[in-house]
Amino acid sequence: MGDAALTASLNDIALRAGVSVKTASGALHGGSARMSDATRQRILEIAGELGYVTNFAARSMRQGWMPLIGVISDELITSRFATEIIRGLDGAARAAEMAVFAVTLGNRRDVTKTLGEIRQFRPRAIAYAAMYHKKVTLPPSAADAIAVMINCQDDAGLIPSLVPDEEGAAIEITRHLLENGRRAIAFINLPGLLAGALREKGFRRALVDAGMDGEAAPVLPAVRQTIYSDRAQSLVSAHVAALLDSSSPPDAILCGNDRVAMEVYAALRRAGRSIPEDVAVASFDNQVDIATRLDPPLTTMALPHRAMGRMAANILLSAEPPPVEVHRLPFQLVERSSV
Amino acid sequence: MGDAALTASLNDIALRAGVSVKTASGALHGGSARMSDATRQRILEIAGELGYVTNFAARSMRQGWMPLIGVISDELITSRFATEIIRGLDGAARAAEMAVFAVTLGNRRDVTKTLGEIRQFRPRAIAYAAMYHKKVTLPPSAADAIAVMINCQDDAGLIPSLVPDEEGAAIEITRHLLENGRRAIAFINLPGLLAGALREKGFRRALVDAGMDGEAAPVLPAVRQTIYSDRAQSLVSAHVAALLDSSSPPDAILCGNDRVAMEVYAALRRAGRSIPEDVAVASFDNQVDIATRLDPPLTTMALPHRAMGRMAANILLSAEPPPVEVHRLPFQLVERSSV
DNA sequence: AAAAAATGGGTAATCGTTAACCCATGGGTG
DNA sequence: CACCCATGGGTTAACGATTACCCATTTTTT
Repeated sequence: MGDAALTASLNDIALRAGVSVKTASGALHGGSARMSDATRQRILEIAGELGYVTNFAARSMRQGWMPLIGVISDELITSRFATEIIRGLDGAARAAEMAVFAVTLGNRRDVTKTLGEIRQFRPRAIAYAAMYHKKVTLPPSAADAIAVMINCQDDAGLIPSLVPDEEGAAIEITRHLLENGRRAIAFINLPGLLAGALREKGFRRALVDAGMDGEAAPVLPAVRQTIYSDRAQSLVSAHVAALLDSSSPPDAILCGNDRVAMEVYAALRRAGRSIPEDVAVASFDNQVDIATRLDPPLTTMALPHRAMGRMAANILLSAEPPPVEVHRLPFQLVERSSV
Repeated sequence: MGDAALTASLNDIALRAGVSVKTASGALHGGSARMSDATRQRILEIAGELGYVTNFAARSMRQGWMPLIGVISDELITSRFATEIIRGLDGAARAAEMAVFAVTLGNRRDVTKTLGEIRQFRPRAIAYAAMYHKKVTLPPSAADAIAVMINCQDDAGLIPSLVPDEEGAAIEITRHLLENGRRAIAFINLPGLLAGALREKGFRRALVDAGMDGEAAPVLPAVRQTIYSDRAQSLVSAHVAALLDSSSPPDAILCGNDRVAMEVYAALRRAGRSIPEDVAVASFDNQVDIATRLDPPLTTMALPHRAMGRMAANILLSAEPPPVEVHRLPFQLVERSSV
């Protein structure tokens, strides 16, 4: 195994180099120690020979913290979304010589307990990340341990939050469809989610801004019951068929996410409609696996997960506690050929 | 922020409880300390009031290691595959009160450097995980620091490895197609990957075992160039069209992964064939997002990522260094309705 | 009743790193 | 010549948890 017992310490190096521990420390970690270049070189060489690896645990005893950013994730850390957030965090943290340490809330969803677990490692700061954009109610004790919320909003309003600008994204993509000459846009939305509600608002707002009747535009749920449950029954096929049969069939369908779009593609194809000639399709997510492999490739609004991660790291690493506010980060329009 | 400076230490608790540090330690961490129940209760209470959180760094100074399992991932740790591995690791590690600490090989792909970074945290053991099943050549220095390879094989043969049983999976799914009465099976495979080569072997072997001509069965590449490059040009449409036009059109198509299957679905639909009546479709991966949303839902072989993670954790946490061998873990057949 | 053992603690060293101080030497300055 | 200070180090005390060892009381055993 790794055999931690074999790793050399500064003391071993100092002994071998005939200097004090402090001098060895200074040479290797650039402390305030002054020494001749010859001494420094010798120490570096010996450290190399001995395979010296800094012991962060020992360092942290003086520093008070480990060079870690802790992240608590409310669902499995391993979801496609959470991972993009981690990527953003990791990139920014790495620049500050920090590592990201992610733990998932256990089955019991006990934030206080999970917070205790992660604090045993003495991270420099802790973030809370949600899998889907939502409001979160944290126990009171969490408010002063968690420095920033990612992809969710603290219900109590005590913690700075980073969330996607759902409404703005809906406005942008709707406008994009309008600019491409589409006039009858239907929206097959994700029901029961905060994101869905905000996007519907933006969708209608963009229509109104274009001088159209915002209330008349159809907004339909993609599934019965909550989404992301395996048992959720898809309504997409039925909706598409009904829309095409109606008196005013749509010339564009906006989808709640790329998987919904995938089903819309299948339904349109069954009905003999071609994309984008007969009906344009656009959605939210930019799930690359799906969006690029659909035929034609899908135009979609990419979620700012990575940007949220990056920004979170900057907030977490800044010396000053950040002002408590809600940052809404913009989506990015990824144009392919379904519009 | 978290304000590590404010967290109470055992000393604070001992002072408040009027006992020695050792007694406080014994009460909280169940050491060998004997004490009355009253004393223990009092200490626990005070620890609660003070919000005591164990300092793993301090503990690790004596123990020699932190309660961490390090994982080096050769691609982004955040890929769909890697995350399933982490899930498996995490579940098993949690049972042993360990945490999983995952770092991604940086852009420079420098294993030695990344190993140094992770060793600064003094993990109990380190695993190396690959995103796709492959052979990996590690620098010599890595061989005694890395205890197990996940989803890849050490080229030098010095480290125990856990890999998916590609050949066995291909045999199983091919047999499944044969048992369902299919006789003309085409395989649109992933070229240039170890997995692809092994699966082709299994595919042909299953045909031979069934008394058919293994060499005659068509095995075609899904893409030109390497797969998983954005620039890879898909050949799926063309292959399907050619197969259907040939003198002996297939009654089943086996796909290299679920995304290939997605394209096969589209091509079959364009050609007016129905699934599974005219042509059965099966694949490898079980990428749930895709497999369950296709119409009809896709029958596919699920990769044993989580099982590899679980088994890796058990190996990493076992006291004895494991024998150096290659474990081939079985896929799982997920029957849906495309066969 | 004396000896042995269990009970309920305390003391102090240790792990590896850092950092606040201290100490020589030697060259330049008043 | 006395003084100052830059150079190139060394000493030692933390940091928090663990643990080997020690010391009193009780309680049990012989």
